[in-house]
Amino acid sequence: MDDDVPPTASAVAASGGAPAPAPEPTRAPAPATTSGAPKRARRTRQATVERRAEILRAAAHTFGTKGYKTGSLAEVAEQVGITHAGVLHHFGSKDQLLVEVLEYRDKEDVRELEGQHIPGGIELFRHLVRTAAANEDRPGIVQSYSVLTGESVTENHPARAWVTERFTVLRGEITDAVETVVGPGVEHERAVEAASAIIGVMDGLQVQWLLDDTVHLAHATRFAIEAILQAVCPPGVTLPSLD
Amino acid sequence: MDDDVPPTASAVAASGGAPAPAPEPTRAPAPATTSGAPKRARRTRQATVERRAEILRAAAHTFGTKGYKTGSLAEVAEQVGITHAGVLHHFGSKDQLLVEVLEYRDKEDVRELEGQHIPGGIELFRHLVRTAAANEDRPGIVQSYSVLTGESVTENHPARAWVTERFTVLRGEITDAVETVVGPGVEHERAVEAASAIIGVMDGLQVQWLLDDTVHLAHATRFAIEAILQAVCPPGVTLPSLD
DNA sequence: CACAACTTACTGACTTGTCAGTAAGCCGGT
DNA sequence: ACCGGCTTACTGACAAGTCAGTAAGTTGTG
Repeated sequence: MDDDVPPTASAVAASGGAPAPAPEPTRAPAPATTSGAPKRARRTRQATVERRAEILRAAAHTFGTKGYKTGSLAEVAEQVGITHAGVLHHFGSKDQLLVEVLEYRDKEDVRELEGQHIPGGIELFRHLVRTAAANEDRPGIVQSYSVLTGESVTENHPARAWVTERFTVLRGEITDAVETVVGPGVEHERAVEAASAIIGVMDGLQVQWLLDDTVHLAHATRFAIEAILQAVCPPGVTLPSLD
Repeated sequence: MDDDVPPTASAVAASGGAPAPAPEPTRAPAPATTSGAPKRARRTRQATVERRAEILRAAAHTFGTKGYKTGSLAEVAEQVGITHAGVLHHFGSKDQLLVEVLEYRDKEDVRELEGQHIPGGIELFRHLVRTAAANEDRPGIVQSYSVLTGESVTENHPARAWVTERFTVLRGEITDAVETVVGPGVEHERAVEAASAIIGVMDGLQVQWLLDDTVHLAHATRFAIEAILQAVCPPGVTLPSLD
């Protein structure tokens, strides 16, 4: 009722986000019949994958607003007009559902960015700032990301591995971009610190903004990224603008 | 079993944290008998306030590791050797228990800082860096802070108001310190942005560090704070060192 | 004694997950 | 073109557990 079902939540990924369902040619992507079992592997039907995607979007919404632990299968099911047992039919368990929600989002993120090559160097930082600006119009996505991230540090949380991996990848990409932008004068260790700080400040500002919208998400993010890049910049080098 | 029961969780407050129970003179702080009811207010007995404090520490531990929603009253009760109904006898409801946990921590924070005046100006930033360093030795506290903060952005969370207020106060204090340090050359708006960014980066780095200890919490925090302060510094002014 | 600090016992709401049964659709053979 | 055999997509009922909260009774202590 409030905000749309989010297609993505990553700190980097996605700008505008057309929620178009992506029609795909016809039928199913012809799954590789896993060698060994000679049974006809006629699994995935078109209607099924669409139904599952519906459920995944509903689950993303519920887990995003209520959190994983608090969001119930019944609530997810209701959104797509089935019972909680129907959801379990498709995903087996609640944990598995969460894992597939996360994977689904990753795939969506990739789809949105395809064509437009993954930005590197200064373009990455511009992308980050644009993302922060875009996020000011979709609190639902930001909330979902913040809630899941916060929850993931509890004991044995099913999203923990996913979040950890995501941070690792992100730090790697941003570290590369830092080294590209400021040249070979930086110690690797400092570039990693800068990358961690940039991710940290983005996430931390999101939480503050969610709780109190006097915080200027986009402005503060831009300011902080610029400050951090400036700090790793050797005296001679001048940074390109982030616009 | 794993880590000690945390006395505090704020991003600013507390350095070492002696878990000493603080004996206090004798009896109770003589509660202001709210004018009107002439009942003898012999409520608080010494043993009782200590028992409650025990429960509050246990609850802080449970909510910190499992989160508020997932942590149960039974688990809290078990830690102090009573049943969950015994806990409810003291606090009335789970929500109320959480609120009192939060208040208890605030009081503890204040107690620890009393005598040593609340730092302002450059001393505040030194305090923040020292806190980050100290936090590397107490993941329990950091986790508890991160979990509760993340959870608080969900719908109708009982800690939401508290977390929001805390951020507001913190931003105010840090903004003042920024203005003190870099002089009158800064626009107020920029100082607020810097304050938000500093809080954000501290919180964000904590989460990354909890999930992956290759992140250097103290170093990265120090680096980021320095970078942000440098960025709001007018060309002429030179910052004092953060050591 | 009176009251605080419990315990025991229980309720009702909600959880995830299992299971059997049903309706609908596809699929190959004739 | 229809039929038997099969899979998928559910529903509804239920199991088994956890949870917060309540009510009534017990114990110990100032």
